[in-house]
Amino acid sequence: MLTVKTIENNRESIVSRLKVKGFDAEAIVDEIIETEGTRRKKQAELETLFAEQNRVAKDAGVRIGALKKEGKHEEAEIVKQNAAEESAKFKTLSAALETEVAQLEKQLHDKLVLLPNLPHESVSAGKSAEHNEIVKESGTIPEATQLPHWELATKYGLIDFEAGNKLTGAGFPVYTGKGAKLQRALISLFLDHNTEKGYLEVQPPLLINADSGFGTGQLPDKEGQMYHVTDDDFYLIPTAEVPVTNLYRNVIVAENELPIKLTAYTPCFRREAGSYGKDVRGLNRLHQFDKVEIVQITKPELSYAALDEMVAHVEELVKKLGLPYRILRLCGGDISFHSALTYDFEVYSTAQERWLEVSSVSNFESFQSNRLKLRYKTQQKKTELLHTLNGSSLALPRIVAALLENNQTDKGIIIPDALVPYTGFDIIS
RNA sequence: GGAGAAAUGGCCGAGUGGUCGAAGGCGCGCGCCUGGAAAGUGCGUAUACUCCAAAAGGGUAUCAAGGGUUCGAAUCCCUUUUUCUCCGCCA
Repeated sequence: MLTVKTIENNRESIVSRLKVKGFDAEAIVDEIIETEGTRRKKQAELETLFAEQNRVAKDAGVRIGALKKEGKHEEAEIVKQNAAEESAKFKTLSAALETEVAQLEKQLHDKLVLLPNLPHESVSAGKSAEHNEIVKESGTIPEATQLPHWELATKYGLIDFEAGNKLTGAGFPVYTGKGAKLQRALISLFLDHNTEKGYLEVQPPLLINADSGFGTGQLPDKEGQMYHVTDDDFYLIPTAEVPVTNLYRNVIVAENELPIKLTAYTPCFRREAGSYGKDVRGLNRLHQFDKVEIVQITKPELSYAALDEMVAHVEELVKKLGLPYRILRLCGGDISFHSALTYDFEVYSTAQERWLEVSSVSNFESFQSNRLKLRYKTQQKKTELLHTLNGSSLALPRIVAALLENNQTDKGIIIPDALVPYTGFDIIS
């Protein structure tokens, strides 16, 4: 959510920059500025009213006190009655104004949440995924025409898709044997890699409340994409980003604690309504999957350096696994509502002959922290919004898909060296 | 789940109807003192919004949250939430 101040002070540039995201902000920005003007005026009126009321009460109080001391109880009673009448008048006026202000605030809020984050200047105006810029491509792509991972998973007894269908439904696979062990190994490898680089490991709840959903932007924007436990009004987390970032909701961080670097492994739950076809085959798109996430909270002026650092960090991890990968800078049409700049990592899936997204690293600037009320105190004792960033490091299913497909040999599936200490085996056969 | 107690600033803690955004202490910041430090000592030390060109200085709100009583609420009443203690249940 952009701050009202930002909108007021940068009307023109906001409208033009949001065009990069294909968003026509002109009307809504004007409405926000107008509503805010009215709100402020009404708020000032209301506060003046309160000030008068406070003064009346104070004066009356002083007089009542004095009169009572002198034993003039009847006179005190008269003062009391006068004050009561005045107070009643104020209350009628202020009640009306309060309703008005509350309505204006709601209107303002409803409009503010419609505005996407401003894209970084390096974000191009492309309309869809084809227009993303390939920043880097690395690794050798093996020969094609081998078994897809869903066949390999069945062949080696790694994943039981049918059992998942029975227990829950499509998109909830059951990992078995070396398949299950591989999951655990990947999670450990990823977490170790992250903690070695100074990320603090946390284990958050998997259900969150609506306030948390709002803080990171899943609510109200992506309401339908989360599983909702209606009896308790909880949501299953779609990513660890939500609980981990929300640790800092309503927090004023001490400057010396920055930057904050956190990592968490969690299962992720996504309804993915409307997905179908080859995109969802096997491990390509699941309702429940495992992911290790990294989150950083930094001072505004350092957030892009942090983004670069996170991209480099994720790249190391992909390299450790020996998978061919590429890094994309998302264009305006493909970047998310909340992000200012996003880099996607994709690994090549040999049998499917296509790239699979395995990580998305984003700088949200102050878009989340404004919702979260996540701030720090500057040297000048000003409180200022911080910047939040996060990235997958990494999401498991498509990594597994690529590992299985790319590393298959006549003898079996070769486990990358970096992973062997965690799996305890170097081949799946 | 049942019974009871509690919730005050960064922390501890005082405050049962008025001049209380809140004593006192700790911590922290800036001084003084000192050769340097400790001790001592002086001053300062919440957040949001808002008025003012800015600063200085005002205004409003906030003592878990929401509502109520009252001329006036940290203080009284109601609801909710959370925490603690005891009992029950339980991995």
